[in-house]
Amino acid sequence: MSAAAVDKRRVILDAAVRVFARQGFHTCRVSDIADEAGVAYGLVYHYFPSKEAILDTLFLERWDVMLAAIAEAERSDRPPREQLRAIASFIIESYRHDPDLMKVIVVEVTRAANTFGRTHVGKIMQAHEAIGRIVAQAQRDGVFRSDIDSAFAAQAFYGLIEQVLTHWIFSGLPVPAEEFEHVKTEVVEMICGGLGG
Amino acid sequence: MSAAAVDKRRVILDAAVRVFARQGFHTCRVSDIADEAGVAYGLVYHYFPSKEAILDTLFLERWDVMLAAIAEAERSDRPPREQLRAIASFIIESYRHDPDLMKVIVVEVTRAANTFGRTHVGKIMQAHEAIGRIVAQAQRDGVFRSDIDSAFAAQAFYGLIEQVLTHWIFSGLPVPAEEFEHVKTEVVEMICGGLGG
Amino acid sequence: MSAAAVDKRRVILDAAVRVFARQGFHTCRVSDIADEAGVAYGLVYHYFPSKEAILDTLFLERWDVMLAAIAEAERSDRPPREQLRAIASFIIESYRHDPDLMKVIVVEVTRAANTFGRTHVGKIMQAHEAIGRIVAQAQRDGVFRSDIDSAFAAQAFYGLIEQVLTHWIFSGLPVPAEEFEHVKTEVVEMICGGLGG
Amino acid sequence: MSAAAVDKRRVILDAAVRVFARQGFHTCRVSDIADEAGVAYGLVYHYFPSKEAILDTLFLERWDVMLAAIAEAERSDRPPREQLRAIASFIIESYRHDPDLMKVIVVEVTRAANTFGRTHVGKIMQAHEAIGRIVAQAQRDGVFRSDIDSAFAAQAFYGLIEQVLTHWIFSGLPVPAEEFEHVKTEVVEMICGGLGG
DNA sequence: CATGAATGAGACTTCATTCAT
DNA sequence: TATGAATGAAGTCTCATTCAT
Repeated sequence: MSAAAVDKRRVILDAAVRVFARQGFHTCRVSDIADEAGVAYGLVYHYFPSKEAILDTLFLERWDVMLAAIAEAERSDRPPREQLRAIASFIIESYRHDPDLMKVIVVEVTRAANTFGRTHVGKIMQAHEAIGRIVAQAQRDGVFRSDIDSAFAAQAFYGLIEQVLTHWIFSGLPVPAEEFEHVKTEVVEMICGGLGG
Repeated sequence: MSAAAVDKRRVILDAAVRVFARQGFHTCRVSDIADEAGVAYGLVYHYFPSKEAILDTLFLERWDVMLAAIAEAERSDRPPREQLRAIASFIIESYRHDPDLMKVIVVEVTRAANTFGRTHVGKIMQAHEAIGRIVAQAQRDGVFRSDIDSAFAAQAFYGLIEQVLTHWIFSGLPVPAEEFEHVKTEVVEMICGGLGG
Repeated sequence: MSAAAVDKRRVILDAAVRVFARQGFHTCRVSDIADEAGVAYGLVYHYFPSKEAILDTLFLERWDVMLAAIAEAERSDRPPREQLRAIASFIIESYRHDPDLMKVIVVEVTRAANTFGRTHVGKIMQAHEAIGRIVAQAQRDGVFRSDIDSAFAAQAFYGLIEQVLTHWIFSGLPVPAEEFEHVKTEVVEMICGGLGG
Repeated sequence: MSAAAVDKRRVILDAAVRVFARQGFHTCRVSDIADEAGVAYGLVYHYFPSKEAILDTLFLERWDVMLAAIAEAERSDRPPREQLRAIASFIIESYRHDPDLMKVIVVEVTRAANTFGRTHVGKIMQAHEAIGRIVAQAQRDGVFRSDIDSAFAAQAFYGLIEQVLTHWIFSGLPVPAEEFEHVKTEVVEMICGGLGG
């Protein structure tokens, strides 16, 4: 109970992130998580009712933080371009800080339309909707063009970022530090400025 | 052996599409595919060495058609905006024609970084690269702005389309006919024109 | 498919009888049944959805035969004393013919008020009720005394037989052939004649 | 250590009665008992070496009281019919006073030929034997007929009472007060007088 | 080609018991 | 005494794959 005592629940969650990222949710075993965490098999079930609940917990913990970040960007009265940049920046920093966790969230949840994506579709949509509201407001303010549906624009924005993360995930390589900053700029430039032509 | 005889291999593949789309690759059983196809359990193994091979076949069949379509767009000497529209149109028409198949490809392969995505990463990248070459050529021709990396632009383009498909997939509803056409236009408009701001 | 082919489902059921009788339902493992039957583990689940379903099947198979025998006794127009003797005889012969099966039915089902007894209470009651009807009819006919509740008399009759079986089961020894016949007589004598006093 | 202090061991035993009665010995968990008792998980193991030991304790506590009651009936010089009635009365009153405890003893021990019944078969038989001695003595005194084996008569007597309890247990309903008295009479009437016919 | 019974490794989950505090 | 986290063996069930017919 001392402050120094390790929080085994946290240890298990962190181990699960590494294992899910490395092997994937469906391909790993609960014993892999226990081994990675350095705890006994049964302790995983002392803290979580099932393997699925571990992934749910990881997703919800992080996604709620992201929803808060998006909400904060939405509330701020900065120009819409900077609001979008703040969101892109938050997601990309999340990846920089813990690529395994973001890999798990993207690969095992937000893109898993048959399993966890379906479970958490409401939460996922909340993010899209908030982004869409930022776009819609900018359209009403005459800052963004109005002939593109705001929900569609939100899909473009979020889809681009997720594709970037997917690219990094597939590469399997550490991302150079400067690329993170560069991509933030390019995301906004792409969405707001377009390619021309 | 007669020409009129049903091609059981094809029947199995088509059944697998429906089953994978409905239940997901990891959650369905080989017997589900056999049942859906109306064939005996063991016959699946007469035509395919494993459950994975069925998905591989489905993916490669369709992806090669798509690579050909992209190559054709690349070869044509139409303006880059129209080349991109042709590609977007092809993918969206693919979904319109067989949403289950596209769902399987997107959900179970191109977004499955731990399993089939890894297996087919080379094929997947070929599409991105071809799109990137179209962008790069347009940049050399001065049609597209050059301060955005062509590979990044390709991610934006492909990521947007995949996000649109994902949205349709998650919705679980049939897409209104007019939306298909509308989206083709919006994709190109979004990528080329941007939102402004 | 030939007539000579062993019916593996039957083999598994028969093996389960021996294993349940020897080790008890809760204490045996499905693998024990498979081993006893000489089949692979998974085959048990090819024929039965669960371990419980095996016991259910064994019980229902036998109990339905017994209900038929009781119904036949009830339908006959022999004196009630002989009707009761026919029923006692049938149950005791069932034990003589396959003591393991009767042990399983008595120990794991009809006396298991928290598990299978509850599941099959309806079927079990059908037997008691049929016996009660025989007694009630005899009371209406003035053959049996009427100041004892017919349902209570049925409990006495069935409870006595089950107690005899339980005694044999607990003893763990083979029952001498002559004891079977003797007991049939004593059961009826006890129920109809009483001890006196 | 004060006299007013609750006896936690007793609290655990009483809780175990309720849990065993409700869920059955095999289907309940030790933590269920701890929860029902309102004590910590590990405390159960402070007082009892195992889950089985709890049931053993419950059974032996009560069964020894019953053996004493039977012995007292046996020692008394009342007519055998009244001796039997005293025993029936004791068992039925035991059920009236604590139906959960009697349910546990009957269902989990005296009828569990593969598990606890086997463990306690000696104790169980002592009861049957004592009843048999009462019958045998009555036969020697010429009060009971002698052509029925005394051990068999004991089985009939005890089997009838246990069947009545089983019936009440299966019904799951509270037993009307007058039924207790009525049954005591009917048991003796049935065993001594029989149905006639 | 076609069938579906047969195989058995493997995974999740449960839970009695131990033990550090 | 009292707590409840920690342990890990054991068991049920699943299902991809094989194979005899």
